Amino acid sequence: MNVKAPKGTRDMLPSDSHKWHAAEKQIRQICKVYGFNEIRTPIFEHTELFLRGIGDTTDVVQKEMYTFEDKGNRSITLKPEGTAGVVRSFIEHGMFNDPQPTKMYYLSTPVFRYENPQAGRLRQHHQFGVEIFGAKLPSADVEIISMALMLFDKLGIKDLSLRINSIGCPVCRPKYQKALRDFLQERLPLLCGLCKQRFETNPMRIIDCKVDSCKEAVSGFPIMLDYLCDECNEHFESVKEHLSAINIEYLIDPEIVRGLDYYTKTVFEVVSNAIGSQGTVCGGGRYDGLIEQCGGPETPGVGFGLGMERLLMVAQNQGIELGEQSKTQVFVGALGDNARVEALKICARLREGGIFATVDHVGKSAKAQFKYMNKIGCRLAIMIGDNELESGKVTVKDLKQSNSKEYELSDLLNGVIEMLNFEG
RNA sequence: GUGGAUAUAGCUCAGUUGGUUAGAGUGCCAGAUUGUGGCUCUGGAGGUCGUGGGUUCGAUCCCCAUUAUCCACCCCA
Repeated sequence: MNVKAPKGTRDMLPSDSHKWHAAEKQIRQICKVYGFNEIRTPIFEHTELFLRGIGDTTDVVQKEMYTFEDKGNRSITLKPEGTAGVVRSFIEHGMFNDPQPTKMYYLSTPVFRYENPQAGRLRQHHQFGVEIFGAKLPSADVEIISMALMLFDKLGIKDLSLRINSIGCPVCRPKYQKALRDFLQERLPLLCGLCKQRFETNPMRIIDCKVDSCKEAVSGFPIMLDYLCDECNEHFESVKEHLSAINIEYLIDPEIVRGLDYYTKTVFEVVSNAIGSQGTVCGGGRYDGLIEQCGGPETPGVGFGLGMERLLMVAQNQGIELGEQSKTQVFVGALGDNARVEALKICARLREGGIFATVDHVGKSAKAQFKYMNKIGCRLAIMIGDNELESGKVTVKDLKQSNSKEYELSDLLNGVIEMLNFEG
């Protein structure tokens, strides 16, 4: 029996869950004030959805999808990203008939890509993402960017940079790609093998190549921003103006290309340098053709995906404590079986009153039970034994203050609440 | 898919130039007044030395393969 989790997967352990909960709580609060409602779509979809949505020449689709045939001979794929499923649901349920725009988010949804794991990269990771459908104006682009930044700000995460770019639309991108190919044509012999392939498939990737000889060969390459059509150019200018208007700093990074085919116009990334080479914590942009591409009516879209593991990693590396583990407030110890029944009853009463109470299920000695309370950081101790069973009175000991008080069983809940409130 | 490093107790790591029963710290369990914690002391449990082959009288150690982990490329969140 192999008891290791599959390569590139991770357990969320009980000792870490409070961090996720804290981040998720903050995220839900932000979504609420921005007017986004949660959507949950299946973990798997028909493979075709991703082929059409993400683009069948992308790395994600070509070599990273978890695809299998189910028992009904359907080709099924585990979500490699969050947007396609939301788009499918939007179309299927005719949400385009609702008053537009439609604003949705998904939270801690697992996504799967067959990649080689490294720092900040897993085969199963979890994303928070938002989508706005039916909003063509640049203010929508800026709204989602500001959401992401608000999240980082509220969590106390610092030293991030926002990078934006525009990759045009089906009108202007072909013109740019032609210009880029013309430029690269004579430098082709200087490029690495991979880039020679890219020349045919996706020349925009060449300008992103990390090989030194390629970097040198393409210096002075034409950039997309110079080839934007009037509409795209106007949109990009407007995005920048809106960002400035709400005091969001940004860098224009012509190298942001994004690996999913559906993007148009605005693309952006929020990058940290604190978590290794996979520094993109949040990435997104506009995808005005996607919904139509998937069979819906012509509807603009804009959104982002944010990696929960990377988010938590950045927080961790910046020494930010996200939430805290809730600790037992009252431990009701017992000596003997009769006492344990009584302890259970007391515990039930305390829990009814909203107190986090715990009983001993191990049959430890009194001493061991106290040691245990100390280890788990419990605040108040009650020990039930023969004396208590006879007298009907119980002593509550404050383990921080090292003092104790005696209560009648009927007064116990109030007494406990009073003691818990004392000094916080 | 490619490359580099690593793999010994739950965790962090020693170690054996190849030689009988593999260690420490920490954590876990118990005891030091058979009803009272934190400090201290004592004891205990816990390891097929990642897996499979090879070399050898003998391998945790050397060699090969394999798997996993970490990091990087690629790509992405």
